[in-house]
Amino acid sequence: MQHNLGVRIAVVPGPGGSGLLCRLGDNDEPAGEPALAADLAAAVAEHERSGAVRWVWLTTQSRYPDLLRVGVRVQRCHDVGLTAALLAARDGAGGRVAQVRGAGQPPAEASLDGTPQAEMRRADAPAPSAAGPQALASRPADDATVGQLPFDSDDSAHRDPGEDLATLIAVHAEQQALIRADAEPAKFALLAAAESAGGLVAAEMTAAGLPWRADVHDRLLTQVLGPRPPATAGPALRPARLSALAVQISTALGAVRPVNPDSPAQLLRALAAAGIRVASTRSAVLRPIDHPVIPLLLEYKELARLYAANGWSWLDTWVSDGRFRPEYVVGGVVSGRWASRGGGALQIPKLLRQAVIADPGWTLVVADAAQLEPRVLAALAGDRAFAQAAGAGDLYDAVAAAIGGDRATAKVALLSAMYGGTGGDRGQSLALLRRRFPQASAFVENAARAGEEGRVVRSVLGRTCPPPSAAWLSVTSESGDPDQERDPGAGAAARARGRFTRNFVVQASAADWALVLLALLRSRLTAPAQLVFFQHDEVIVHCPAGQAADVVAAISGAAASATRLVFGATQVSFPMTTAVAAAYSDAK
DNA sequence: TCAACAGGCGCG
DNA sequence: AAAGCGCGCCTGTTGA
Repeated sequence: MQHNLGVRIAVVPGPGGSGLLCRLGDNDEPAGEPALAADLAAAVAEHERSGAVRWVWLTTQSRYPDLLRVGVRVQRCHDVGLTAALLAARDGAGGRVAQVRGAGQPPAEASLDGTPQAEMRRADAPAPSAAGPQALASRPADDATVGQLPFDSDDSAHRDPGEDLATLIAVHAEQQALIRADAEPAKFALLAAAESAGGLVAAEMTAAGLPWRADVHDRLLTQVLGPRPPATAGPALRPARLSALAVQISTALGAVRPVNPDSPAQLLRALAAAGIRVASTRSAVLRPIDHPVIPLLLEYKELARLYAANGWSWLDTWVSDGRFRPEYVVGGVVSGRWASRGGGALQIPKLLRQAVIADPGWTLVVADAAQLEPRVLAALAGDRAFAQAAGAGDLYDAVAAAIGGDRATAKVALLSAMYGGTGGDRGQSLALLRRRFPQASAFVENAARAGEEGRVVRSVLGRTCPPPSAAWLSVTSESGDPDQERDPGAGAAARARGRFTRNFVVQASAADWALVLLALLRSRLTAPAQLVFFQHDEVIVHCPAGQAADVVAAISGAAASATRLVFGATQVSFPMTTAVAAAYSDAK
């Protein structure tokens, strides 16, 4: 995280595993001639051994996996692609970043793919609808484009590493200038450094994989679904428990023909025929209904979901050699949260956490930030009373005491304030919250108003939310013609964007904090301890059992440092709930 | 036959 | 648990 520590070296791949390296000076210009390395991975490893280096490269996603494959890890990097996405979100599609790099393409990729002129022209062409700042931010590293810059491909013969390097260095220098031009340059620089470190963590976690016991998973599936159905040529057979439930459901509904519970339309008709009139077949809608078919349906839905989303075919596809290896998409969510590709890595059902088991002699250290989002709001808003409530112990208890209600009421009121809840009977507790915590309330209300008015908002470290879409502007705009009625959807659209920006300032700032924590933790872990999972506000480290105490200390230390780096001096505490256990499911 | 969409539900 | 924000990805349906 010390982004001003050590030397910076720009690096591009050349043919046959070679590479071109060039040290950068304090002015971001080349400090000397580029050096050709016949074995790039070996050169990188050598530099890592001899001191602190920050690698400046196109994207970690395209450069790092090859290094990891040959056992080379790096400490620090500046990821030009991820940084470009941060800048593009800040400056908009028409900003300088997009002009330099071409709208609709991951900027850095576009300018380094050998046709900078063409890409600059493309910036002037109308951007496709999916190519706005949101698309840039959510797709920081496009596969198709990254694919044009492999370490060693047929195409590499036609590339000119010297040109690539010059372009990389120029783009990096411009990024540094744009970071310095931010209203809060130190914070934005921290964000870029943390995002880049996140890229390293993501690649390392994919390489390491999450320990996953296929035998335990299979046993769980068999217990609740029955044995795995045999593969057939035709449509897949349902497992025994599911087909039994399907028959019982049809019977309980008095249907003459079998009802397929997987078809909401069919099910809706069959329910209506049995006298159950519902707006949808969602579990939450069905649950309160008193009818013999309802428990059957609820069980079917739960098991069918398990079978479809994380059944045996998931196991076949995503787990090998005792590891689940999803691909993480750093910055994949506009708020800065990660997304994932393949296997639904961030939606692992709680039931299956029993299959996440440390290797023999090893253990898992599972840590999550307790009540992260309200604590983030407390730190953001600078609200003394709220910060005091978030200073120690259970935040919801403290808020309940302050507004004179019970914990559950306090929790709902607080979540409503942060997320813009509309329904229900919460007016009174919300009013109390406003009275007791005026600055915290004003903070989220201001964010909501900004959104309703079509403005953008930023996280604590400066991640910027997407601007309103053309459709939103069209719906909410005043026509100018007094006879013309305002679009009836205008109010709803404005309020929806208000809820989005209200949530964004909190969720994105929480993501900032978590990302900094992750980066700090990574640098504090000593081999062979390895981060193997990160899910918004939760981390898992896989380490030898004897190392667990050190890892626990590293986590709490990283959390304290992250708080200081992101929020400065604050009364708000960010406690981690940490557990050491063989199985993920045993960490509570 | 395939892509896009809708409904639904898992996670934080 | 409630509520609302953010995602990925399954099956069924529809329409080209």
